[in-house]
Amino acid sequence: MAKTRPEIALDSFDLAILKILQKDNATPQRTIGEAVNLSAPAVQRRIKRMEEAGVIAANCAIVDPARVGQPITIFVEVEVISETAELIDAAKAEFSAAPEVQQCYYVTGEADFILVIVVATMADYEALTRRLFFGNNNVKRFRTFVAMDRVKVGLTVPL
Amino acid sequence: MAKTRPEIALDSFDLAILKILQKDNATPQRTIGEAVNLSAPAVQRRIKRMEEAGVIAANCAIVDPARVGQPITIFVEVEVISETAELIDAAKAEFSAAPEVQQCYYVTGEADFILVIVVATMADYEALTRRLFFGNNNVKRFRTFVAMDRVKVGLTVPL
DNA sequence: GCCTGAAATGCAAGTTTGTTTCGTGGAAAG
DNA sequence: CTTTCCACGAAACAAACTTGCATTTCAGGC
Repeated sequence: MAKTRPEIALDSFDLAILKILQKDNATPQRTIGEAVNLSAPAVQRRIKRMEEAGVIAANCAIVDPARVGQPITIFVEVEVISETAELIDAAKAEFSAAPEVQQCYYVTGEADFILVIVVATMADYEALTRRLFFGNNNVKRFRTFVAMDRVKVGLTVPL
Repeated sequence: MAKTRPEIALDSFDLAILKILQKDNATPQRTIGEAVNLSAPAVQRRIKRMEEAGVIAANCAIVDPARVGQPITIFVEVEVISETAELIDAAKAEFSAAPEVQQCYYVTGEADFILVIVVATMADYEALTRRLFFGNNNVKRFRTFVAMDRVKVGLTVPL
């Protein structure tokens, strides 16, 4: 499943570089170099190393959902009936496959899954619940939270 | 606060470009051009336009938290006592200010806020709860969900 | 204390990519 | 039918990335 990635040690240079790339990965290497006191090639080699090691999982553009006609963000807590490994894996696969599901976590606590969903209209969400939850025999119950304000959104890791 | 951004219309070219950039914004413009049947300069102009319009909110590297010593992801549902505008804004500001708080949403439903938190250890989380929740008079109660598996994580918007 | 080797660095050259310029063509308005 | 306005593509240009190489640094062994 997940690729076997070598464990690598990160020094303070790497962390400083990551910190910059997390905010803006279009920053020229030369600029990064000046900020961390390293030459551009050194920065480039470190970035490549971290990408290969999986420290940098992806480089992507963050799209504002509201600007592309998907203004509704919804959280869902899902509780399942049976927690056998097969059924859990099946649920993971099904939730992951839905493009509207932006994030899916398998969690401990009063729920089993937490989903973050992005849709254009509540009707779309309703249709999705039929497909994902009512159409799934293993879903015991789910609770919906509609986001009124995306106060802080990102995948930034504290460094 | 948020900049006044012009509303812009997106055609199928723009959407196709966004779809690619959401997966990998290091894709050369020439390559994108071939994929969508447009020249590199045309792609470049469209990207710039979407960045200025806020459709593309950011370009950033996604860091794997586990690889940088922050293996624990936690969801928290926070319920507040008083929902006056001032107190809500104060809570938003306080939650946003914490670097461990990756995401913060103000929601309807049985909770008022949902937070996504990334920490290195449970002790760190415990310390954070003292600071953010027990140290805040307006927090009535909070519920914690610890992620066992980050099944699907991203900010990809369905297009 | 000195030597050695692995690893990382900086510089400079070469290559790819991003950016600007400019002339053209097509669609909407007059 | 003509004009205007955009957006486009081709090519020239500038900037950034990438590679090769000699040098430095540092840890471990002699």
